[in-house]
Amino acid sequence: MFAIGEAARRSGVSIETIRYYEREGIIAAPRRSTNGRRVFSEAEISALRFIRRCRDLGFSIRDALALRRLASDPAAGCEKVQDLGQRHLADIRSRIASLRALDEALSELVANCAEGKRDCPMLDRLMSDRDVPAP
Amino acid sequence: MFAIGEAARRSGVSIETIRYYEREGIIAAPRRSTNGRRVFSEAEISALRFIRRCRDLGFSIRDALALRRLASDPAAGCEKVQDLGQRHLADIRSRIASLRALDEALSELVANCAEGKRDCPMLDRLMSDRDVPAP
DNA sequence: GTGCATCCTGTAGCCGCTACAGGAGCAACC
DNA sequence: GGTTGCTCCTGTAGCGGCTACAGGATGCAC
Repeated sequence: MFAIGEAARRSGVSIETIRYYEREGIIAAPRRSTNGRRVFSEAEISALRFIRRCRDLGFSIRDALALRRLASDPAAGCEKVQDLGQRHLADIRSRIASLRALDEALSELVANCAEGKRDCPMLDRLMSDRDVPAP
Repeated sequence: MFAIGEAARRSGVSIETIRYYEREGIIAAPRRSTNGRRVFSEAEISALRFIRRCRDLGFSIRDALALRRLASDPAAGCEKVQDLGQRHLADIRSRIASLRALDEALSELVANCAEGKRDCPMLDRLMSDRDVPAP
């Protein structure tokens, strides 16, 4: 059995975040020692690690909880996990696409900026009356 | 002179967001008509549009304000704008890189999941005692 | 006068933490 | 017995940038 600091070290979830998870009902409240301090079992530390791994993969807390439910359900098959993963993957890819579009737009603006220029093309674009039409 | 709804339409910033910007001091409070309604000038609408364009490019509000200051300072050269743009570009690229790493990791996990599999490789990985070492 | 659109203020919620303030308990060392 | 230093506790506020109401006033067209 482990104190919160040790649980944090072992799970990779910070102390403050563990308390936050408990407050929000994301993990079950661990039992307390006689002096009122939280005491964590191996299983509870594994649960924290599970959530951290989901978060590291970019899953929301809600998705992490769904995955945990699937993990603990012996009847659940791989498909639902795969489905959740694929949805998330699609989301990541759309975010990459948006960022790439941003990268492209911004690269062009920055490239046209040069030292000592009187008119800044980037500011001109930002201040223009009309939006630039989509390419 | 325009009511807030018209200002929203012309600037591309929603009514609620315009009020939020005013509350937060991001824009100056516009003058009011006799019945207490906000009245926006062309210049104020341009200011809103400027901020929206910055936001569309992914700049923070703080950066947007810095850019506005640079835009209104006749002594300021292009370099500072370029510098801000380049910093932001670096940030975007590092976010892309993180998302790509996520994409790669998640793709592999999802690919190994197949219908009807008894053990789910993704859940196995999430529940493992030890972290997967970096490649 | 009636309906609808538009406007107002104020407040709460989103997500997932993070950062305190202010205090208690416990072990080790002088 | 005192002091230092570490860990723990509760509770609350803040981050960014909105968004979404509730509950009410005003204005305009028919």
